Amino acid sequence: MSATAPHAPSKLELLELLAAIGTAQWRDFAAAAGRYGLTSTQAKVLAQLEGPVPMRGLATLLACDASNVTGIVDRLEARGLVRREPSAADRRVKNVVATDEGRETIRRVREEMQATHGALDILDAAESATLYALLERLRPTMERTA
Amino acid sequence: MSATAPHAPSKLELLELLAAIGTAQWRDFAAAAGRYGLTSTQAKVLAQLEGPVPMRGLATLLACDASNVTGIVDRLEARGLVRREPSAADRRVKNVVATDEGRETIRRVREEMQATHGALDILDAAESATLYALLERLRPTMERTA
DNA sequence: GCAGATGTTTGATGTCATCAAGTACTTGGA
DNA sequence: TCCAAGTACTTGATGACATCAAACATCTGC
Repeated sequence: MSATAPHAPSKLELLELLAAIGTAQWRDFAAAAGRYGLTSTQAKVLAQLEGPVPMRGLATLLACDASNVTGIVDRLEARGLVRREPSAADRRVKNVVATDEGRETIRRVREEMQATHGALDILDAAESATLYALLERLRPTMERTA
Repeated sequence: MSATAPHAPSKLELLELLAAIGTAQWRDFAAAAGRYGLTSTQAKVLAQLEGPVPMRGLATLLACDASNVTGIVDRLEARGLVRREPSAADRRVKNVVATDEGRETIRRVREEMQATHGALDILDAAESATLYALLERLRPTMERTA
């Protein structure tokens, strides 16, 4: 192997590296959320709320049982980070909306993921673009099959 | 933007893509573990056991309280996937070792992460090597800062 | 307009996570 | 030597997360 040729990784090596990166990023996220008194699950929910999302939609996004979402949203609502709004179109549905405080909180959590920010700063523009393009290609299969 | 030039991603876009991939991989892992009646935490512990690891070491690897590990290992041990062995060097320490059945189980779990395997199959050897090299560079900062 | 499907909540139960306290052992000096 | 301080593990209390089953309101299609 020459000094400049990249290491040719086995699939298993690549899988483990991907897992390690994923784990580290999750820890970074959980730690940042913790500084605002949020569990990682609560922060994850907050991160989904660009717009109004029905309870059922949250359960699908989180890949968990709908009854689970009730308690999580209860706790977020009790802290004023989230609001339940009845849907105009379907009276069974309750849409969950982030409050201003909720939006601000999740913005800060993302901002404070220093391990992740620091790591991404290592790459130059071309490398970032390459990484982005490669991950973009993995994404559809990862998300569809799972 | 030309048709062949890769999209130049903002840091936030890259961060979100990385999070999406990480989430999908975790779901894939949890689903595979579930098929063997394991929670994702139990599977994660099993995945750490290449050799003997003291309880305390597991707590460090999982970034959780040591008292938490007691219960997780209790349940794995009750199912015969893991064994506690007293350390010869330090009688306070109990080393956790995967049994043959435990090793076989985690091997199958990894094998059955079809979303991840399927996604990685999309890349050719050169692309895999590029991705590996890029992630390798991110890794130290991600893990050290977190 | 009724039967079946869907959205949400409640209640029971099990796992994961923390902290505080207790026991057993090791270690570094006085 | 022997004791104080530290470390490894467990137990018990408590809260968050996860599932399932069941109840209830509402929607949909026939």
